[in-house]
Amino acid sequence: MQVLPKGVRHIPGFLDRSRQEQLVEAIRDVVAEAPLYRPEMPRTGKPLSVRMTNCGALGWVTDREGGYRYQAKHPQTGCPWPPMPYLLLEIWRAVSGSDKAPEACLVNFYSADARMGLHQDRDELDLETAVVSISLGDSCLFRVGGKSRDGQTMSFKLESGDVVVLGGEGRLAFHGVDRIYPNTSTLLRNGGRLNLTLRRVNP
DNA sequence: GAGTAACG
DNA sequence: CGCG
Repeated sequence: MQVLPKGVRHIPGFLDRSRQEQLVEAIRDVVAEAPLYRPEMPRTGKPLSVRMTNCGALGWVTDREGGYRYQAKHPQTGCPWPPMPYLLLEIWRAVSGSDKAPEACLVNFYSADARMGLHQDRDELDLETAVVSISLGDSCLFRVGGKSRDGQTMSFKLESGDVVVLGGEGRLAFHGVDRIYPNTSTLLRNGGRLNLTLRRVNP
């Protein structure tokens, strides 16, 4: 019987179908204004398999020259990120345990062959407030471990409407996406998986 | 560095 | 070959 690492909370089915549809509609608007693009690894410039955009005051970006960082504008359009949809603020309020509003929502789109290697969310100045992650569309195999890269990890499936909270001891847990299960959801017409990650950046 | 590959 |  395997147990989630301390501070990692998985809430299956947190969003019902109609909430999920509302969220997809809101993200459609975000993407229309701030198009998905493919970020690059620092130094090597190797593109990630995941496509990204953001909403909220700040967005997480990475490229060859600048590395991982938060900035207020879309790297390609130069425009400020679109505002965060109200539904995301509601979800944050319900599960984050924080009184402050989230400053950033990273939108990750996974096609069937996209992956995300094991990593920590540690580019925020605020490393105490929880990180909230929302899954929409196709299921994935999610992996999570502890604060050290070489520690023990475990994996479990995330489905559309699930929420994961990395808080307290889990805030700096290594995590990643091993695989996408194609055609496991009808939420997104063209398939794939959307992950929305809400974060506080400044203390 | 959120990358890959390889190994058991 | 897939999984960890």
